[in-house]
Amino acid sequence: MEKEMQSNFIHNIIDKDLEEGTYGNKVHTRFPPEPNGYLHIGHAKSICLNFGTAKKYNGKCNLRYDDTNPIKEDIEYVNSIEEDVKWLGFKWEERLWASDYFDTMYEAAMELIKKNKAYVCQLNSEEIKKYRGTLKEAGKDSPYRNNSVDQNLRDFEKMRIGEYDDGKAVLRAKIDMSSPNMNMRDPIIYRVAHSEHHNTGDKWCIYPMYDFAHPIEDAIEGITHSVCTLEFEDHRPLYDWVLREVGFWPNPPKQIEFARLNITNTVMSKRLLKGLVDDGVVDGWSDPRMPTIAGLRRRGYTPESIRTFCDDIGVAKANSTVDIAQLEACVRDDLKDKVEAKNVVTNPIKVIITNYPIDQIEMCEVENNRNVPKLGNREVPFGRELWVDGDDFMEIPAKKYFRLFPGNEVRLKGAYFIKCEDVTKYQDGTIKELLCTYDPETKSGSGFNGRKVKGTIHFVEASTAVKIKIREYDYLMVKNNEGEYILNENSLNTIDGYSEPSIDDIKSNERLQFFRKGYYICDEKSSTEDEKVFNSIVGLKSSWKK
RNA sequence: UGGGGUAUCGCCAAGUGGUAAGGCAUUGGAUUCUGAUUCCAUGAUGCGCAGGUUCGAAUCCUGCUACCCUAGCCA
Repeated sequence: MEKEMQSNFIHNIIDKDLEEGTYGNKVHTRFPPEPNGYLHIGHAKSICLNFGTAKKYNGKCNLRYDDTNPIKEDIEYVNSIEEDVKWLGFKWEERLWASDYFDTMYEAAMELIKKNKAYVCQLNSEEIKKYRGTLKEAGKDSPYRNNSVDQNLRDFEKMRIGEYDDGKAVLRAKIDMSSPNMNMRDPIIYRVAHSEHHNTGDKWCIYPMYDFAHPIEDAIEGITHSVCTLEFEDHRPLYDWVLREVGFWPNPPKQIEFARLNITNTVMSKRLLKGLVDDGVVDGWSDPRMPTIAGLRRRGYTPESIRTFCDDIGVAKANSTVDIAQLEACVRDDLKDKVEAKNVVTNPIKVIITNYPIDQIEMCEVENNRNVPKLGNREVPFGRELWVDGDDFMEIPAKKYFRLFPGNEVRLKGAYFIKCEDVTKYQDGTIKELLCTYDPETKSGSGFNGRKVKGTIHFVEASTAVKIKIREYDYLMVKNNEGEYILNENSLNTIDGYSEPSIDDIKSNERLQFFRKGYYICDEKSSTEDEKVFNSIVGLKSSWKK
């Protein structure tokens, strides 16, 4: 069955906690997305980590929406999030909303005020910024910092009942304005936002900030190990401060940070991805060019391949950028022995078998994958007119090129030897068709061994071929010389291709079909539900070029 | 260094004082009716740099260097 998750430094921490009995024998993690966009491959890493870790230790993992900012969130995303997590193969212990804890958070805030550990500050945002100081200079105390507890209680109540407009007052933790850690310079823990919340409606017009809410959410749910990304390292002292002051101490959840995923030539910023969607550059979040889980799914990635990828790349604290080839290797590896091959040609070149009867079609048996007998054979039609792949013909052959070229004979996979006798061209000099002859003696399976041929290429019979609209999949965005991400024009090119007729899904489906050399083509339905992702044998060849 | 992190093969990454795992990529070779698949082989006297401790250091100490994060009423 599935092999156990590779262990990482987080597991070492958990092992130690288990040994020392910090949380008894309990391991409880959580995956806390903010519902403000679709999940992408970077989230997949977090999902695999959190759910995988829980599974490894027979613990639990919650799916929790971090919906503390009604202005930025949209409930329309929750369905996609749940679908993606399920599709990846994980089950959550509970599906929860941070907003369900608003009461508790409010009480916690009141408690801080009463302990004189929080105060209402009416500086405006610019003033607050100014008072905060800089990285190298200490900040200075807000004039509201020493207001009495009673005054703060009254002001906070005024915030709560809506007497302040947005931005006119905030609740701040009273910590240390001269702390070298900016997060500890009296961080804002509650702000006013007269905005309806999808869950709590208009009950609140004050909402907790992440730094205040998150530790409380974790503590309420009994999370033991709260895994997040590196940029929150500086927030950990605040995370711990909240837990301590609010009374979730000792044995508070432990925040552990790891490096977020970067992949070469792949944009992982939600902001940029959302921009592409909003600007109509792509067909929504599930456009196959997107690095979203939905996009990968539609592109033909399997959940297994993504899980394997996440496990293979490991978890560490060093910033790194994984080569996209590593992801691709995972799909190929997963697909190769569970998927039927399909002949697909791109940049098609017409081949006429001049000595083959007009209007005759015969069926040829082709082995899907000799190393995977269970995939069996399939039948492909052969006739007088064929398409072969543009890469399989060179008018002037390169060195060591042993595919088709004038005067050369090759085997058509599953069919006959053919020899290129002539090349006809259009007026503009481009190739019209290759005039070839076939040798009836050489049919596959006939046992012919009169002579050998160095190359074998694949083909698609022209009269039964299905023209498929595929877009060459390249990476949607690449970095230019200035290090900025720009749209890669190639990614938007539509190229023509022909395929075996049996790909009904492709034929009947107008959805985008993606094909990248070296991979496979598929569509969402066939790849994910029927598990019939099509390997394009074209793509499996490697280049003969240096 | 204001503070917090990270540095191990081209790219990820194990390693936690005992003499450098694994994956991807690469390059050879074998088999092959797809230059695919499969199989086999392939790489660090070396772990950012310089010193030190030790019988022994990627792992401990000292000092450097590079890169990342951090001054949202975002998460």
